[in-house]
Amino acid sequence: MTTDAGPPRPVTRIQREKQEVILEAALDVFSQFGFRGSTIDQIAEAAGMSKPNLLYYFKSKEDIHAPLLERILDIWLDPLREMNDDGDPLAEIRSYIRRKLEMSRDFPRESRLFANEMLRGAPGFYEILHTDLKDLVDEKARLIKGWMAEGRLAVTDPYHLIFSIWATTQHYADFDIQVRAVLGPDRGGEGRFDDAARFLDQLFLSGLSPKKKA
Amino acid sequence: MTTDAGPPRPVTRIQREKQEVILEAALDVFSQFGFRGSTIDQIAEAAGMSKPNLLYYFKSKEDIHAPLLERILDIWLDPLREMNDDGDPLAEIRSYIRRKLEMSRDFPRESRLFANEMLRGAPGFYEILHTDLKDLVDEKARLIKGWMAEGRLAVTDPYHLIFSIWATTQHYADFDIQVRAVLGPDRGGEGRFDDAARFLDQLFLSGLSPKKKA
DNA sequence: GTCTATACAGGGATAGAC
DNA sequence: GTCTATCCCTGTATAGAC
Repeated sequence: MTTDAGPPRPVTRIQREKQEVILEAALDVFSQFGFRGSTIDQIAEAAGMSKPNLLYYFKSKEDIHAPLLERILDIWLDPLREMNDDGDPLAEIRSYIRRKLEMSRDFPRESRLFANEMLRGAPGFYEILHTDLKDLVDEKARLIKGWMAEGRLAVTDPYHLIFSIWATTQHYADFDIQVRAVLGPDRGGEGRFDDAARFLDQLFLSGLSPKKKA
Repeated sequence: MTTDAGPPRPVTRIQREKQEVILEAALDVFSQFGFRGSTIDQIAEAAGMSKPNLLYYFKSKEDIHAPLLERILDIWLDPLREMNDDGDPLAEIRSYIRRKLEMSRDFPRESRLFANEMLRGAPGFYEILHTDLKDLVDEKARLIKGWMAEGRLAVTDPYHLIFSIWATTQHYADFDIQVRAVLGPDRGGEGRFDDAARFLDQLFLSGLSPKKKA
């Protein structure tokens, strides 16, 4: 335990736990109202502590928001990273869709926080999108293009394919309120994710099955 | 011209024009930061007038926001209303996708304002979603189901089909910054909408073409 | 570590001069 | 109609007692 002469970062276990409580509460608030629309009071109340107490652990609003964003992009891209050349292309795509849909089901607040950032133009975040994200998507687009060249996948635009997978899966988190309003109480329950999974399987797999050359 | 003894609403032409300037500026701001994250100062500056002057035309922030939202839902659902039994089912679906994609291209701020409302749970808007929107979607879902029953369309879930069309088309407005960051300057220009149109045609039309019964 | 108190800027809205 | 000035509440952040 070397706590002496270290950087000003707190490191004790209890501090980490408090920080987690705050980040958890902040995720609730930021994901609904975005950075500017959220207040420290809201977060403090959601975290069950006073505002000055919260500011003892994070010295500014920005300092709470930034680590959430960082963490999220990482979690978010994990399913895409896992797509590789191991198995059948259609199975890989299907598996990717499944994982993304599960993330919308299990981490809707993360999805909405990310969406909020995109809506305001991702200030101070664009560089990461333009480098890390772009590199990853470029890599996977090449992989998909390879599959298409080999005749194992219908030929189409791999970038827009990836966009459409993002869009359709994240829709169930970001527009959850609309989805449930339209489906109603009967079909809008937890089963909506199973219905979505079935639909997306059909849409993408029949759309991507390689065409027989007559 | 009966302007006497009317309700307190201003009605002169110049007033309407000023109101339009304000609404236009407010759309810019609200679509980026959402209702709570936007300030009247921002809107006033974007509209090129002072804050008190703006508040002479709209007596509160909410009074600027509400008509924007109303107007948008109407515009937004117009393409869906136009889908009918006149032509070929696949052509109708294709036409709907086109129109929605054009709206993302031509009215991205409207799309983002709507998305911002969804993200915060659509307070005071849920009723409309649950009634007007649901009714319209129910109606169109029945239409689509009819086509499927007649064997003119592959059998699938019409609700999730509509969701997926919304999601994929609106993505190009709501996540525009991400789309352009990933595509880069070469493919991220205006041509991205044409590429998207081609891709979505292929995805949905091959996914929805009726299966021959062997 | 947590609290009360508070400084100070930002933001919604109004008063009243012009 | 438009402005300056202002009110008052909210919100970020800090000081300092406990």
